[in-house]
Amino acid sequence: MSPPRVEAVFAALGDPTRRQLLDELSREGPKTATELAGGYPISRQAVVKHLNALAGAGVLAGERHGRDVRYRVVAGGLGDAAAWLVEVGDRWDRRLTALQRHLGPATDQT
Amino acid sequence: MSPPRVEAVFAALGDPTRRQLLDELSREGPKTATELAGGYPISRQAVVKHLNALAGAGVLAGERHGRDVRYRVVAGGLGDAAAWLVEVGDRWDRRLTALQRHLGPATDQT
DNA sequence: CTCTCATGCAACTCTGAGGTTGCACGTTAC
DNA sequence: GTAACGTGCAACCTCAGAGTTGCATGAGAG
Repeated sequence: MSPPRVEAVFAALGDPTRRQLLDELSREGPKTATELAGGYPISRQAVVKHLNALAGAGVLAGERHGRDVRYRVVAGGLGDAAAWLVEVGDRWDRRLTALQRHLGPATDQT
Repeated sequence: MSPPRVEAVFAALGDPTRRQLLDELSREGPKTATELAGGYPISRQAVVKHLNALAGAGVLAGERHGRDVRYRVVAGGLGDAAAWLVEVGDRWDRRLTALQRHLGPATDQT
């Protein structure tokens, strides 16, 4: 389950506008596509596409309230992606540590 | 420094091939573009472009060894991006927690 | 009932990133 | 020396996706 989810999340986060949208929603709470669109130099439709992309990745969710749809951040939606980043980073750090230990304490590689 | 760096990192990580390359280098250690290219269904030049993209984001670095260039993971290169993910996630969690506390313990909204 | 406003759907344009091929250059090996 | 191999540069092709516009639909407000 996780692997494909990570794929989608990174693909979604690859676009600057989508990261801004996610950031805005995370700090100001749920908003509608029309409200969000006001803050960007692009059309509402473009914003909707981005929101759908984020929703498809499981990072956002939209709930209908009568005539408008309110988008909110999904708790834990970024977890897998964050875990992947940390894992890759740590894996490399372990390699470095192991290498340094192997070479002995006299190494001062940058 | 961090903000633009995060931009570049996410842009770089947006591509599946680049994540695979990064993953492979993190787990198997430094390799040359030609070596890496062998494991992918694309040309060496394409791989080089991806490596340059990752290097530009500060996630990889290439060092020349005579006639070939060996690419390695840069320690801490993913740090800012990971921090951003965690921050956005936490920020939202805090909002949720605050909201729940504000509404009192008797809330059972779906 | 009617008007308004936000959403949903679809067709369309166009830029850019991923990919390729071809060749020149420098380094290693023989 | 020369041959072989890896890299670097540049021109080129192609297509996904970011963006647009226009219109139909449905829910609220008067």
